[in-house]
Amino acid sequence: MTKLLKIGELAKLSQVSVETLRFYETQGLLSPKTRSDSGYRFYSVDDQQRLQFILHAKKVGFALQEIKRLLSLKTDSSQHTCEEVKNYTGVKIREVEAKIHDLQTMKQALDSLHQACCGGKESADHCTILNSLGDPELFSRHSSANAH
Amino acid sequence: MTKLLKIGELAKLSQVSVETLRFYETQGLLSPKTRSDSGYRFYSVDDQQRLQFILHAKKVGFALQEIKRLLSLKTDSSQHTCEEVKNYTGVKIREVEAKIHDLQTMKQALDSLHQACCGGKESADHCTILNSLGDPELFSRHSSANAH
DNA sequence: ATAAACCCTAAAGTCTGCTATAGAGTCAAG
DNA sequence: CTTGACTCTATAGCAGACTTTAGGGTTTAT
Repeated sequence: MTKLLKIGELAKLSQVSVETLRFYETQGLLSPKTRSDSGYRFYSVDDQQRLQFILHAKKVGFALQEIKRLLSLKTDSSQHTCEEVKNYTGVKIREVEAKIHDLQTMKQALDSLHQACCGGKESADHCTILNSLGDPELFSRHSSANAH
Repeated sequence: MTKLLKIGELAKLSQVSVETLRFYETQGLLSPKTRSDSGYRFYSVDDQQRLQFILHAKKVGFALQEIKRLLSLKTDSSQHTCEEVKNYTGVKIREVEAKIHDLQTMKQALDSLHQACCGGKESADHCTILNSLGDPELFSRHSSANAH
């Protein structure tokens, strides 16, 4: 019997537009727990958490359809065999690991840039490590095919 | 005097289409080092590395315009003040850290799913940890506004 | 009891990031 | 010296992820 949220309330809390929420519903990503007699959407705390997952996954580069599939592992578990789940999660784990690796590399480049930079008003070409972003060694390995 | 690559060669090596490379040029992301008299594009090893950076950044959810800006720190260093660079990199570092955090959380959820799952032919609702993806604790903190 | 604020659907429009098409020039191999 | 693979520009088209518009109900605060 916890509080249910109207679409505008959820939107505000989650920093998305109400239109986006309605759009996600058409895409089968997030449906409100219930509707009022007049058709108003009411979202539960679970719905809110599901939305957080969607937003975080999106932020790190997953497409909505991918996210839908990730979520379906939870939602429709009886529809999948263990074998399927094992294979799919295995693939996704490697994908996530590659993304983490790329981000760590990028962070290093940004860190060295940030530290080398005096932060003053003068032109940034005195920051000799600006080239850190272009270091040949940085991203040279594991140029895996893009899963798209 | 190292080898220069024609567009088709770079495309094949980098696993993108030639059209994508021409498109990136129109967007100011990647221009070939030189052109032949007849207009053929010729890409250097530096260009190739720049492309790798673009592709990796894209994979982890940066928009092309963001990537352009990241690259401009390197390319047009004399156009930026140290102050600017310091501020911008500071922001981006925090953004990257948040992405890494999200991915690590996601990896944990996928890992527990993967391990709990027997991998057999039976229905996956026997994998009781399927709920790991929906753990309330997972993404509940740091619901930062999306930088868009 | 009425106006402001909020919600609904349906459909069209927008922006990003490509992808495809058309028409033509270039280049390497036989 | 021609044929087939490759390249060029310019333009149109497309998929994904929203956003806006139009027209109309619902709630709630005064």
